[in-house]
Amino acid sequence: MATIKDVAKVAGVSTATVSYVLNNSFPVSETTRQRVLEAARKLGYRPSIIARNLRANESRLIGYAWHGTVDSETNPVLDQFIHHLASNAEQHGYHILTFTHTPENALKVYTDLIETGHVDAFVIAETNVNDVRIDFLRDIDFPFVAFGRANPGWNFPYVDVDGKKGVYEATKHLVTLGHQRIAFIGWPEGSMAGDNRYAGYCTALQDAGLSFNPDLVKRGEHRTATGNRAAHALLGMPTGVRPTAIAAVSDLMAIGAMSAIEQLGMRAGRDVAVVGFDNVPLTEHLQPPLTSLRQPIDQVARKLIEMLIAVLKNEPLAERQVLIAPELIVRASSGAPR
Amino acid sequence: MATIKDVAKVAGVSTATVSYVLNNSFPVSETTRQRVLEAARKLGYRPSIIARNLRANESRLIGYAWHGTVDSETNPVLDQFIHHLASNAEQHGYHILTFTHTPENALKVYTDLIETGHVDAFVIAETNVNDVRIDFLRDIDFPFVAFGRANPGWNFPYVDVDGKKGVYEATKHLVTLGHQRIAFIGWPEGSMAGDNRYAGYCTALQDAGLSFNPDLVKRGEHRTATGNRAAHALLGMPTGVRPTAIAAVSDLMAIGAMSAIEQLGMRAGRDVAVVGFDNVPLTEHLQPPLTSLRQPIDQVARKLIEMLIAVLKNEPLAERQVLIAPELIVRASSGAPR
DNA sequence: GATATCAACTTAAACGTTTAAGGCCGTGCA
DNA sequence: TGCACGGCCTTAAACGTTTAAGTTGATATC
Repeated sequence: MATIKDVAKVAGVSTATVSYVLNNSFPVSETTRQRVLEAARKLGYRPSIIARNLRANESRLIGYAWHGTVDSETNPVLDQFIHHLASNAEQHGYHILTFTHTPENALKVYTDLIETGHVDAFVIAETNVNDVRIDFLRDIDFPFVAFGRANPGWNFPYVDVDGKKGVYEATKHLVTLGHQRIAFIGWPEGSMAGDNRYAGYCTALQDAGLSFNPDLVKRGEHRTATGNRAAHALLGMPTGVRPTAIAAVSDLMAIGAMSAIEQLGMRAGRDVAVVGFDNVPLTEHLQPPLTSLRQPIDQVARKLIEMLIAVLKNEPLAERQVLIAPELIVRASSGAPR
Repeated sequence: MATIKDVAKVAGVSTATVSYVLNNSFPVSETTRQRVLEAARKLGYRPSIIARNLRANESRLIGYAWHGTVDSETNPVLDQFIHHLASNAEQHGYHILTFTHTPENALKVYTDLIETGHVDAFVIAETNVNDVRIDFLRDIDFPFVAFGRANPGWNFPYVDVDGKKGVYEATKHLVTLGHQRIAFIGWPEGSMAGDNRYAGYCTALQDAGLSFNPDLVKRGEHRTATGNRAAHALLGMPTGVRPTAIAAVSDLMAIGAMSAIEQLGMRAGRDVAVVGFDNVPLTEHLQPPLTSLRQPIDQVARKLIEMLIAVLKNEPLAERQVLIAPELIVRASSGAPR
């Protein structure tokens, strides 16, 4: 690999001049400029990123932690997210450095990456209330942005998908179709996203003048089996009480509910309406296809990177806290008007 | 951030001694060793990765290109793959640097990353015959390993999942269940993985003494709609000719076929047996759950990283070309013996 | 007692950039 | 003629490590 010294020698100038020409950072006469350019071209010179980084004291790398454990049901939304993250970062001369950590050693891993100079910033996903990572990074004032919110009092840059609004729209959609008894299958209370989505359900019922029935709310962890059990419980209720529609906090749980409906000899979209959340890749190919809420992940990633670049340049942020509404995608599982 | 000079000053020694202590690379008396360690601890010293990299002329980063375009149906298998890749690489002191490129500028992007010293090696996925990336990296002798094969004559380190063996097992499974007319839904001829899987189908038929019927083979690009169309064509054949089982080259196409079966008023696993390939996350929650072939992605990633580390150390490779058999996971879609 | 040997440490160069500071030369002006 | 100024270029330091080579002083060897 040719270095800047080689180029300088061939062009008959100093390394400083070469650097000035290549970075347009200082006036150079046209004739020497051409000589330098020619020499660089001839030698196939490429500046060493590492040397440049050492000098500038930066890595131009953005850290992103892989979500959850490797073997669990993967999260297609986050998979798309990091993909978009990477392509947006590149447009600003940054790359994504992925890393893993356990819930226990999270802070140690973040600290290591910072102190050794591995990364210039982080993108945090799967945030939660009292998120230690956010607390920590805020505390030491290290650049980061988050996909998701945390404590309302914490003022940090984030972009989030408005789960409340999404489920509100989905529930309203069910109301419009004529449903009076709408159930909700959710996650245990206490999760940021889960509580938000649940709030959308409640508000929609209220706005529609429908009474809230706690028996129609079932909760459990984020698995298909949970959705299945919940739907069995709901549909086992006596006619006249039994819900005619189910809003699920996620596609995974909606799919479990759809299985239950099948198992009970009914059909989603005809006997019971079902809506999910996330619009995971296969939902449109289910039988029946699942009505869901698409998270505009591309927008989220783009906005986040824009914000992060501004943070890294110490520029003021036009928007520090962004909420983007998901898009309701109506398919057969929510059925026709009754 | 404290530097090695600060530590040296506090410990009252030279930077060289500090380095020797920290890297155990040169004998140092126990008393100075302790002084240095104490000073480093007190200052919270962490060596700068970038400075170290400049000195060693390496980046300790492994490049991995994001598959396909961002918005297409994502490939869950590759999403899992990169996740495992990251966690295995970390155990050897490397990180994954993700990047994107179009089919057109692939070589330019790879060249850039190499010449600027961004990465020390690559992991290539979605390989194919006459793969320009492999051809290029072989040519310039830059370290890499591949998930997937290419030209038989090319001697480069790879790990692949044995698609032929997998589909062979799946087809044999259908034969064992009593099926005589087994169809195959595949990709267009000419793709590495597709042709291999097809070969497994053919060999299994042969070994079972079943005659090969070209009418029972339908091909098209990797989409659910293709599987759907193919199944419609197959099941529209007259009874007595019509296949009783379908082996699909991928889950996506199998899912399309299952939809077709539903649309025709039949049921997969009862009227027609279906098997897929990949065991994508939701297959087990379909109605009926889909019989599929699980790719042991964790093993693939681990082996690949092991091989790559050996390549980077210029150590001879114990195994240069590894084939791993996928695991048949039998579910309801392939039905009971008839 | 001179010399060789060795352990333990230091010096200083090197990795490949960027950039502040300084030098040189020609021009314009008094 | 002398001086200030500006354009263009060079010098050299700096970023934070690692490590080959050199230095020192003590001990062993004859």
